[in-house]
Amino acid sequence: MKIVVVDDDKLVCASLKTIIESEGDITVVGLGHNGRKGVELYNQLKPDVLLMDIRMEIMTGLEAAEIILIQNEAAKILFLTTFVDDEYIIKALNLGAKGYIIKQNFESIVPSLRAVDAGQNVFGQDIITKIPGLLNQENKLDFSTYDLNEKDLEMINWVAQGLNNREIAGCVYLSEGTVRNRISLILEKLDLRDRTQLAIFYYKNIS
Amino acid sequence: MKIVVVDDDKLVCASLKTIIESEGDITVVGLGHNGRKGVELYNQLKPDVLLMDIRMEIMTGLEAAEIILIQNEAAKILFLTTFVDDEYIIKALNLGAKGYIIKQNFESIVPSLRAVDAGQNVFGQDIITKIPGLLNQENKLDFSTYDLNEKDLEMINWVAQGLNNREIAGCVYLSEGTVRNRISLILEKLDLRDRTQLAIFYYKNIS
DNA sequence: AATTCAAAATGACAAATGTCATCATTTATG
DNA sequence: CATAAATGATGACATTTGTCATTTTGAATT
Repeated sequence: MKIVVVDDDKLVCASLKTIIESEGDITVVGLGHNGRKGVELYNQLKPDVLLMDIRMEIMTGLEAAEIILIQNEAAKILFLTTFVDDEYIIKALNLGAKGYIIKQNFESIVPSLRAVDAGQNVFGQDIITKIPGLLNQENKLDFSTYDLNEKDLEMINWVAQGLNNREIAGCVYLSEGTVRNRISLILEKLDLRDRTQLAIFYYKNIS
Repeated sequence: MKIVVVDDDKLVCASLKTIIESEGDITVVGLGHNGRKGVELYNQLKPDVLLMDIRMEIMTGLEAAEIILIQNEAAKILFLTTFVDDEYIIKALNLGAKGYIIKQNFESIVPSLRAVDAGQNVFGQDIITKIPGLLNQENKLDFSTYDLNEKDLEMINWVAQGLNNREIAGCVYLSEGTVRNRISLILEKLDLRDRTQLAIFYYKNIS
């Protein structure tokens, strides 16, 4: 497997090369220190995976990725970052990056490379929790405004995913009737008429 | 690395075991054929990763995962499925599953297991494109994909404002029945089930 | 064990929804 | 003109939904 590593910290680059090549069957065929060089190396070497930092001088990893992906839609780009930044994550995913993991986890890097090479997408746990609209635990509304409790919010979430009462019941381990009653209560609290309006409320005020 | 495999198809189970153990350093320490057995095996064997099918008799993979994750938040569960289903993806992610990949990709399975073991989350490309709220820019709707005409869009708009059929009929000067039929058609075009899902579609892809 | 309280479940009901087959009306297209 | 083709309307039907009154369950407290 051929890898190109791009990171503006030369020490990090060297460490990565060492770690990756210790596997034997993986070779770091190119090293770069900024986005522009990343694009150049990618086109020149066509590695199986491009492992690239986000924040770099001259040209960022995101900019580089955009250029590369326009030219080669199937490019496998795995972003490596020192910290978690919501904005970057979204951009990276929208671009079509195959993953986004935290630099610190040395031992994760090689397995992640392999998974990406195999066609999968890889995200660190920290990243996952930052993806909006995914986890109904994290983000979300101050329920002080309306007096919604945790369970109400969870219920609203299911409705906003488009599930019907039976399906929700299956997810929450309640009977269909109970789900109905709960939603009925929520509708009253929010002065709405039906589940469609509730879903709309979700996308307008929560999510 | 210790793996437990749960799949209701015994042939698949056997194949997986063979594929996984061909690596040498990975052992399949348990095999089960339904969710209940999955829970039992997990608690008994505490594998590094639980590789589990979603659709199974007696107890589904999702139900099993929920139970396991309540008892052991750090459990690493990788779902394996034969097809892509939005609803399941959302559920799986919300539960805290560490991944969701397509069964067909044999060669992806081992790399994915390794990545999950290393603490990462793994998703097949088909899955990623199904995660709502992720791909904002991209499929910001082109009428060509679905063949929606102007009238369809107007109708969708009304639904997304939370009106019921009678109200829409009043606005558009059509009979309530016709409105119903039109919406029915639109639902079919978009492969959705009900007006709530249609409103959700609107806020995710149009608005 | 008895009591109490909240959460969950049930059953009944009207209304709304989604689907379908069919009929009527209008439009265009030969 | 004739005849398709499209559009709207209707009625029938099964399901789902939202509401409400009531019962069951389960856990906590005494």
